[in-house]
Amino acid sequence: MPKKNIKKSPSQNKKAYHHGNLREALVDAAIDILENEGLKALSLRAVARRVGVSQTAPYHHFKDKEGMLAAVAAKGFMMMEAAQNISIPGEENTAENILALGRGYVTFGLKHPALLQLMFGPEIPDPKNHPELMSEGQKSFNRILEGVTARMDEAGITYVTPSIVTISAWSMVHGLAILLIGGKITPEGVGLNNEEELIEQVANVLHKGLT
Amino acid sequence: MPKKNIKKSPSQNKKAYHHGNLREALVDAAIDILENEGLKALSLRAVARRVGVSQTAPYHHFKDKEGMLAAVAAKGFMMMEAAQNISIPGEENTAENILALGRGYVTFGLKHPALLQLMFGPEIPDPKNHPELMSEGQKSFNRILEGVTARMDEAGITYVTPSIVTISAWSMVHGLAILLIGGKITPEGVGLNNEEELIEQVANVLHKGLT
DNA sequence: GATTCAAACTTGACAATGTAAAGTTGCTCA
DNA sequence: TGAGCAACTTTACATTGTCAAGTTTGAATC
Repeated sequence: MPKKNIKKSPSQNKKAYHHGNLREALVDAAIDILENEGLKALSLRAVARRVGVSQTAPYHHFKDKEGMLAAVAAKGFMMMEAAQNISIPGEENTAENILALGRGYVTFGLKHPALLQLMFGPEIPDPKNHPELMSEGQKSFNRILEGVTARMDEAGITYVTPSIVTISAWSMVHGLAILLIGGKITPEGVGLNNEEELIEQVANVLHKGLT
Repeated sequence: MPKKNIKKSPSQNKKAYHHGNLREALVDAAIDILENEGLKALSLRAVARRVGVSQTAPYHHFKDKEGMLAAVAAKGFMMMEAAQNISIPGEENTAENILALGRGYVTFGLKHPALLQLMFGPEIPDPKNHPELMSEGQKSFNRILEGVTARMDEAGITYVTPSIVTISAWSMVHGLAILLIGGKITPEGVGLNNEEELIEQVANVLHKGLT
């Protein structure tokens, strides 16, 4: 066995798996493939290949392909949160806060279309089987709920509960993102020049409802 | 060739393919599989098997699997239109008309979750490649636009264009359907007993915005 | 330090899938 | 009648998800 003595120190070895970071590396590689080559190219084997492990290595970190997709979706929620935190620079205006959240949501969707679709799509038929994914989704809801509640208190709106308004708002921004991604609507189709203008106009409708 | 004389009249023969109905039969079978066994089970071969033709027969009617899925999605739009026509029995109240349209949309989504997800999901990465699908989506938009325009005229709303309101409304009902289907929100989660109640409450928010 | 043992990973295999290539069947019209 | 074209079949192959059976390795125990 001549190769035996080629010893790699684990610290030098870029791929120091075996304890620790393979799972994360797989998820990152999966997102990369998803965003650059599309859902069809996102196979377990392609992910393993990209990371440089055997085709069955992922099975030690995910139950099956769906398990991996769920992990990817969960990471998608985290990425969205991170993106939204950037877009709310400690504002105090509650109405503006909500609108910024909504804009951030749609903008994120346009920047990561395949990821957003995966997060809500049929590739993960029953999210209840994936606790991490569920809890990230819940966090997303709560983030919106917080802003909406503050705004409703401030504006003295009582004809509906904050939960209902939150659902309405989330529905709207999510729907808008998906319709744009899917090409069902376009800015040009309604006489606008770009997505930002469209987002702004729809945000106005939402805003009007919160006044 | 002994079988030769077993002559089947095309009209009697249930499977009188060879001119005519194979394409439609394939789409129907695909929807059946999609709704009863899920997206994962929806393979070209499974569809062909169910219809009783060879595995490559579908290629004479669809460019590839994506082509077939696009046809399924297009049919989904048609089914939705049919379902909505039922739910609007010649009403004259324009506001109620729109709400009925919205209710119909969400209800359809809950009845056909996998189909709705396919219609907007990443399995058809670029709908522009599928004219039939695009045109059905356009019809869907126009149907909402019609109702919204009438309502806005009636209510004298001018601070936004009907197109923007249509997009907002479509976004909202679509988002709501998808969030419900994906289990991201539940009626119980906001203290309601069933989907209908939730739909009604969200419809109220929408209605308020159109007053 | 040697031993042991579970966790992390690999090798090899198999059935199912999407799809290309080449052939066959059978309407339809000249 | 027969010629041609569209509808379908057969065969084949690379790729995929996943299972079963190893092998490696890092750390805990003696």
